[in-house]
Amino acid sequence: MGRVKLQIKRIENTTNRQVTFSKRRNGLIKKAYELSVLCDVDVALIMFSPSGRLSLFSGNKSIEEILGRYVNLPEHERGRLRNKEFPIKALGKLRDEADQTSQPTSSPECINPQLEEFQQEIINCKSRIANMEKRLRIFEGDASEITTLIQADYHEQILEETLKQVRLHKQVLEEKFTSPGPPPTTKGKLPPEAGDVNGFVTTSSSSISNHFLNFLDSNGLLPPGCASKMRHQL
Amino acid sequence: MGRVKLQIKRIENTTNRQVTFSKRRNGLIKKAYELSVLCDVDVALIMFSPSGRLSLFSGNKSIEEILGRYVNLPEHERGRLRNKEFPIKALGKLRDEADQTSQPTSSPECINPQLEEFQQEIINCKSRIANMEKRLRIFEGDASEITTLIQADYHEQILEETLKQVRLHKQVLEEKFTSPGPPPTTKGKLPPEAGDVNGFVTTSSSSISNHFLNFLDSNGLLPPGCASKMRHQL
DNA sequence: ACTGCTATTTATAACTT
DNA sequence: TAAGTTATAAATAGCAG
Repeated sequence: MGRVKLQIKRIENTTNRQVTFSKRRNGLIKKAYELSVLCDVDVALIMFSPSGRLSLFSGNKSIEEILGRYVNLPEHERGRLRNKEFPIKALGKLRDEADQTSQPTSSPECINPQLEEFQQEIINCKSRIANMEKRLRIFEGDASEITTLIQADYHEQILEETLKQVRLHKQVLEEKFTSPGPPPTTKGKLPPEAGDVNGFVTTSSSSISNHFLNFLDSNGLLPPGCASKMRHQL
Repeated sequence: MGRVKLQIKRIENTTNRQVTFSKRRNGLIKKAYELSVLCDVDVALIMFSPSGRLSLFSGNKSIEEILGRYVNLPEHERGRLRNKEFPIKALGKLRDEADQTSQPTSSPECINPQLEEFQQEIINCKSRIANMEKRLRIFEGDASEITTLIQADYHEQILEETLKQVRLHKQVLEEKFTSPGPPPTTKGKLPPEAGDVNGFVTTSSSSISNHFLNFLDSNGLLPPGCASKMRHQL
């Protein structure tokens, strides 16, 4: 999709390679983001440029969470990747560019991994629900939930933060609608906030508490049971 | 890029979501592959479908290699792009825990009825989650959801209202707790029920995370030394 | 190197079988 | 319901400033 059809092989010209990397990297992250939202999937994307620079993306969950989930998989699950075959298949299908980079790894099947998958899924759902309930209480919950000054203070800060965000966004919208000559046809243009492909969207600071708690918890920085206790208290 | 322009939001229709996932997943992997070849970069891509199924891609290097490289990065490098620190320990720890907990699956497969049960439960959870997400968006929204001035205005009003409530409540609490002495106008309050009067005191930081950290610490909810470690990291 | 701009190629949503 | 087709939206290669 450019002026010419591009062979899928290493771009030798350094400058060109750099530019292409920059463009395609953004494209890839955008796609990953869209997939994660559209299909409600967790996506983690890690890239190392030749110069060693790191780029990464993750959807609503943190990279760490997803990696953790990955390393937690039983060995056989992890090995049974149906996609490693993709490059081979794609190549064979697309054109005859010999490239023997991947090693076919696939084992037949397990019969009841689905059960475990479902269980895992349910656990995920439950935790997600608990999490959301907590966040909702902050907003919808009546004040009787707030019994300490610290809590009150905390909620106040979150609300202020969120309000700030909304006002900022509102301002952007205002400018957008009142701008004199809006060029009606800007083809590949995203709405401004989507330009944040780079910033990986996610977390507005409104749920910092939650994220921070999860961060602590997921990194083993909290004593056992602490996280749930805290969630309850919040 | 289809017959119509698609909003980037969760596809509610299950069949559709599944189909889209399948297509876009392939597209994403293909893009990742192309990027890795064209620009000679290491790419690791991990996806968990809602049903818990794993998809992944990596270029010429194995996923493990790339993940290893990632977790071995110095913290400041890793955090640069947006992500929080991920102690290397955590990965290993997660793995160990999983091995311990995911063993007892002794029952053979007579799973069909149970499977359906699980599916039903998942469906229930999902719908509940969708509902809560909707409510939550009103508050935390995800600026990309707010596309009109009217919406923004609405959200602003709700937040203002809630904030007012919280401040009122906070005032009440303040009066309640400062009654035995001269009332300071702003900060400087006691942690009420949690007990540790002596833990809190300072702060001065406006960062919510820091605030929350203090909250945890002052309530004795962090392991010894954790708080200072975390403060350093923030 | 850092935009922005087309001309093209690709990806894909809805349709079809 | 899954696989294939088509019309359309998106991504992007090569340029230009």
